[in-house]
Amino acid sequence: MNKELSSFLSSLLNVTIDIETLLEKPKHESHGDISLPCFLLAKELGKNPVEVSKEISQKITNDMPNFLEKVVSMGPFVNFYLNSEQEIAPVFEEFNNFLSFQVDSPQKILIEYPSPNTNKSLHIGHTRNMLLGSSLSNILTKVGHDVVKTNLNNDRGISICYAMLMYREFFSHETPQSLGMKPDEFVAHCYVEFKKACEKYPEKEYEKQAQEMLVQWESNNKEIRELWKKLLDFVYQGYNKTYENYKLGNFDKQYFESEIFDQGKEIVLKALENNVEGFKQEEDGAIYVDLEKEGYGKKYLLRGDQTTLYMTQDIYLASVKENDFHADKYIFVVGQEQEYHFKVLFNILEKLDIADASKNYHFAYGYVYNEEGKKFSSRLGNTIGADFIYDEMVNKSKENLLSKELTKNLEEEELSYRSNIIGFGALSFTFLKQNPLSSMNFSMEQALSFEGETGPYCQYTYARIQSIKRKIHLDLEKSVDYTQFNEKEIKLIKTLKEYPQVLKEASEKYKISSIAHFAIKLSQGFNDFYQSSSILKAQTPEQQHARLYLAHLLGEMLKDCLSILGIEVLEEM
RNA sequence: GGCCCCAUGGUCUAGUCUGGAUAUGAUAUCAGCCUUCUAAGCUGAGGAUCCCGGGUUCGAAUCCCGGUGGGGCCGCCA
Repeated sequence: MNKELSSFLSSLLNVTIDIETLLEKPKHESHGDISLPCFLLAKELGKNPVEVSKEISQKITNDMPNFLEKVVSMGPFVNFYLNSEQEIAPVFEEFNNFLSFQVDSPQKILIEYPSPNTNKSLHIGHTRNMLLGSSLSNILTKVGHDVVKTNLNNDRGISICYAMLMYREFFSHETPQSLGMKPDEFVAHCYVEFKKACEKYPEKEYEKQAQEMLVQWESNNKEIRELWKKLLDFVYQGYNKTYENYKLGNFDKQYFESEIFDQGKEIVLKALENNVEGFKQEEDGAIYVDLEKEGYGKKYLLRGDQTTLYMTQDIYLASVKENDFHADKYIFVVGQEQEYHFKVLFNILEKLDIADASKNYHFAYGYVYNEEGKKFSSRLGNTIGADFIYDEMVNKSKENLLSKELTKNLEEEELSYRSNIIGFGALSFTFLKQNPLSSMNFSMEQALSFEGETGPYCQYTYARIQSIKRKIHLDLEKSVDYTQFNEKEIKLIKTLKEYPQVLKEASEKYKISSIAHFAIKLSQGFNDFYQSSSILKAQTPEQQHARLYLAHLLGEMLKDCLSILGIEVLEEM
């Protein structure tokens, strides 16, 4: 449309400036569909912009092309109002085109999350991680990419030994059931006990014992390995329940630190041998890569005794993933505190020719603080578990349903079905509507409020639409009389047209929040429409059909939008 | 010391990349709207030095420079 208008304007005005680059979409609805700021034109013409604007609108009004409805000069701007029938008809006639956006060249994109440390239960930080990771993978899939989901389990090291030691000392006769805990919480409980036990029984030298255990683990001591396996079984059992709640679906592949932690040595040695830029060796045999030039300092990759470090593992894992999937892009969903680590990693991977730096992307997100803006501390036990938040949200939804006339007598099964969907919708929306990089202060009370810009608000909007559809039959084959729409409705239909652009930007910039904000925009638009334009009591059958059709399309778009956020809709709520 | 991120009504937030008109919404507060398609809704009111100071520009929340406040990272730990 900009093209049509700009070529029309170019033929009208005698200027050298490319008119198309000047045209913009006004921020205010009341300023029309397209506007032309006249400052640069005025400069070229040597006139006052306000006058230029007046002249242009006068000229066009005298000879209006049929794609325009009206032209208004407002100060130094010319505002164009497009012929609204031409604008809205495509939404009804080719709705599917507005329900999707497909990229020109689909890529294989690997996305890795939530990558937990297996000595702890998943906490509120993982909540943010899982919700972001899932919706990121949804939006990329939606626009046509081939998305591969992987998860790295950090399942070895001194931490898990702490838990193993405590289990052997104090809890070997207990089970998660006997203590009434989720299996992963049981292991986390053992882990937390370690610090207390060290203080209480210093004579036992637990720290030393744990170190010995780690050595035994590394030398494949059968008994220790079995203990380790036993605890990890508990952990994964619990994690799977959490993943299920958070609707993570299946991973295409799970990696385990225990299987790769001592690998990667060859890659480093070979790089040194081949004189890869920056790879150097200390006198004691330690190998590092010198990134002084890049501003990252020295990064050690092998200790003097030739054992590997965290970075070495990640280099190795990158090569394994490249080998397994040959992806075009590797996305790591990890907190922003690891930014330095990833910058260095990507740099090294490029040096080693494993992957161009441009193929790797650290999708970083900010820290989740408590209500007062303080850090949650898992050691002090005042952290919020991912399961706990989920349960709270679901319970709150249940309470809400039971407090409402319409739903207070629901069967238990239906009640829990609905409260799961509503609670998880509220939870997802709370996290996804905001900029992932800003740190957030999580307030349970605020999250439990289901009014305003929330998931339940969007779900409620969808349910309202379905309720109307149950009362009046919609014939999708019957054409719509576009003259039935009033100004407000036309505005709403134009909102629907924005969806492909929203999808495009969200997928290119990995900007999940814009999807959430669009869902809000759709919902607000509908609720306003709902209040002012009754469908059931429309004046004529034509008007009723037009309105119902619009409501239907909006509902479908809203459902699609929410599905990207991992939020399901309900027919009734 | 070096580097990174964040800063918009009391609180939360859109817009910043790609400069444009009256800064987007929400929440809380106050005032209205349910025998009317589900009130988890709608309407109205008040509430903002867009962190500060320079600069660029016809025009800056947006771009550049310098500060301030908050958070984070910089290990032969993971």
